[in-house]
Amino acid sequence: MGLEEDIQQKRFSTEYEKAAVNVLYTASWLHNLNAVRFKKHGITPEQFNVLRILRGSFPKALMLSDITCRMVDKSSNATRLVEKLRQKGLVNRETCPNNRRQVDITITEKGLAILTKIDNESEEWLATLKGITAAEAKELNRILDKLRN
Amino acid sequence: MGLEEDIQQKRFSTEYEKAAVNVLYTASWLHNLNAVRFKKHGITPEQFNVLRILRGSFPKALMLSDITCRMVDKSSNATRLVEKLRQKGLVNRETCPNNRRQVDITITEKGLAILTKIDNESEEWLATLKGITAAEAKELNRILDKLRN
DNA sequence: CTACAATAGTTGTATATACAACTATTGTAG
DNA sequence: CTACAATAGTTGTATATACAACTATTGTAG
Repeated sequence: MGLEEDIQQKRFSTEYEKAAVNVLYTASWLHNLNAVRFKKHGITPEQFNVLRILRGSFPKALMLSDITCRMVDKSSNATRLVEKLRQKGLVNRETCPNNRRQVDITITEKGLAILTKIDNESEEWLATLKGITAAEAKELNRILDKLRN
Repeated sequence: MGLEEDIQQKRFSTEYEKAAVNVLYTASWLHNLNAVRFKKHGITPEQFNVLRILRGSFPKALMLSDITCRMVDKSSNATRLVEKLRQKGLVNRETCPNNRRQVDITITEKGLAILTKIDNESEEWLATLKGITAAEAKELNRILDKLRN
């Protein structure tokens, strides 16, 4: 079913306007899929994003601003997301001794274990994306990158 | 600049995973553009979406559930969005006399006037989307529609 | 007719985004 | 050295999403 049926809008003034709405609508669809996927592990898509970033630098710590600039959503509030993760024991946070303005964040073993579990379950999720071919996925990436420039 | 540089992630396990992140990232970028575009008119992107839906049926009223099922984000809370718009005088809402469970919502003249103003400013916004060709926009729409099925 | 299912919307709570004002610490021009 | 700019992060508030429990009204099986 195409976008027009999904949101019951017949006409878009241009293909560009339709593309913008389509990207937003598809992102909402993906976000919901992710929310379900991560829920059994007690984390949100945004918290998953932070954990994945921290795994990328593990065992090196990142400061909060490093996390923010790597996030999918730049204006999300890393302070509060990290605090949620800390309460669950998935990250450590401590003031950097060399520069007490900074806060060093590292992922814990428990955090890494959750990511490993999610990796092992990702086949099913990837299957839902395979309505398109690998070539189409590549073309999608190319067009989206070009759009933002 | 491609996705990898924007979020400083070097490798994705598949083109599919990268495409998923790319759609989410591009949607966040578009949402921010829209927020700026609508801000001078005192509405949010979500409120704009509701107004556009109501213009689509104008002068016929819609009930809340009609609005919800046409929205880009299906789980957003139409009750509260409509209440915000009513406080600004952009929509009317009254209990349906035939079925007092329903609430009939219509866009006001003031609401229509805001949409007209936004339409008149949309050239500039469309220009930011024209990094891709019309053919690429069409291909993007085709791939996104296919992805969701 | 009555009990109950279905429909339509509301409200409460946890989470997250958007933005601005704020504190604390560090760097540096003079 | 001192004043102030720059850096790093925190906190408050308005908005919106996600989900469940709730009220009110209407439809219908028996």
